[in-house]
Amino acid sequence: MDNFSESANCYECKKSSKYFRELNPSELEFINQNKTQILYRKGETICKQGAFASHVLYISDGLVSSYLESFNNRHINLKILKKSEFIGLSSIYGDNIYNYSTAALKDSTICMIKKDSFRKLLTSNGSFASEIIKGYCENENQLFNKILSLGSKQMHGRLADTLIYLHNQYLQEEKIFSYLSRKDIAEFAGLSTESTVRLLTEFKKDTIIDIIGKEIKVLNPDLLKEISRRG
Amino acid sequence: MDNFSESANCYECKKSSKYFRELNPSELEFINQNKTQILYRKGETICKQGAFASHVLYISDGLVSSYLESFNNRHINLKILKKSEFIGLSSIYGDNIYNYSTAALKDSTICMIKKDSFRKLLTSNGSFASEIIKGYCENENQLFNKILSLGSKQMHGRLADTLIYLHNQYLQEEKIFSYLSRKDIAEFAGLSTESTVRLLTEFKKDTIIDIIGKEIKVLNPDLLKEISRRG
DNA sequence: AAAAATAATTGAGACTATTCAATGTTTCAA
DNA sequence: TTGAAACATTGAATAGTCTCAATTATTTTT
Repeated sequence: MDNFSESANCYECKKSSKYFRELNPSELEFINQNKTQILYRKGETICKQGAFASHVLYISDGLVSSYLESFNNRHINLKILKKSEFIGLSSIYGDNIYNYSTAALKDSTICMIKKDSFRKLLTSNGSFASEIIKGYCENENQLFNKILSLGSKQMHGRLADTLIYLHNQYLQEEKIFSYLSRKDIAEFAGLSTESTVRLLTEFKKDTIIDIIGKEIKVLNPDLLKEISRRG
Repeated sequence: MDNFSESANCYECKKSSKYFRELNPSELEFINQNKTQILYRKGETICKQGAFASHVLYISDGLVSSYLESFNNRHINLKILKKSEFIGLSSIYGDNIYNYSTAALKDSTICMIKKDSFRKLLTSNGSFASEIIKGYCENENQLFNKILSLGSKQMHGRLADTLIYLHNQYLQEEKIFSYLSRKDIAEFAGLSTESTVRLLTEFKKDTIIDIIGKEIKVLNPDLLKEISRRG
């Protein structure tokens, strides 16, 4: 196992994370003492829906996809997580299990922070807690979008939603499409892979998007939004 | 307008709410001074998705349904809220708007609490804040279920999920079905009303449920769960 | 560089779910 | 108590989506 990196420390993360920014030096040191850093290889499962959640996970570096698994072995992709985002926050106070699975889209360095340690910080540092709650709220909003998309739209609208999501600046910086298969895109939209391929071709024919290898460029974002709106 | 009730006070709510239980007398009095109580009639909209959210709402008494509205004027029902639950919590730190709509299923008494007042309590009282966060987490979990249901199951599975949800003890106490139309049930499952009716008839024929007027009784919960699992 | 494995694409047919229209039922107010 | 309105049910036609199988392209391994 060369998976454990040589003692990385949390001071680095203070720079990049809006959450860690709220921590003072002694709090940072506290977290530093109570974490383990692990390197996950592309494709590996980082946490598994239903598994016991003893730690909160922090993406120190990498690209991670989060998804829900159903009994009939289908996946619904929730979102792509980047550097300096948390995984499994809601297991702190809620159920003691991960409510979703995550997998590395590329090699990713993950810090595992003990839940009690994390909870201690939350109670001792109000502005840290506020930042975390803010994160919850934004997240909830995205889940509502997802519900609306899956529950009230048909193929075109759902794929439009997916493309709009994947095309946000934040993900484009990472060349996100180079890490996603057609199946991945389909699992965002809640469609079969074949339907997704057919629709993408159709969108391309209508010059809404352009497809260059894995990369998908949006040529007509307004029309895409219109398709999303129409459902 | 006889909508404003004669100064009800928060001490009553301390008994029934797991949240208010965490507040001390002066905090209760503080909230009491910063709230307005309003009676909503059956069918009235209590808060509207997209509207400016200046208050956190608390269901002092009644029965409320929360739902998402899409552009193409479809509704997706999220959950039924009862006495002593909050509406619009996530507008405290997140967006300044309601992320979903709510409507009274029967006459309901709602307390409107100013957001800043509520926020003050959150920062001053850690265990109150923890209870609220806990609420978030449970809620999130339900949203995941919804996403999985809408995104990975077909009609039978989705309706099974809906019936399972509506049959929890907590809602049965309220004779929930007497307040729900077929359309309401359909909007929980993300189906058309007609498909819902057809499926209910089918479930009845298979003695999975019994239908007596508006009331729906579950005769075979295990089979219902199996249908849910199969998707 | 060839072979093997994986991913993307396409078409046809089967299945799923909705819409529209017609009819029956319940509720509620005048 | 009757009529109007809202709700529930049913059937038929249509539209939407998936599955399966075959083919082509790409990536990975040897």
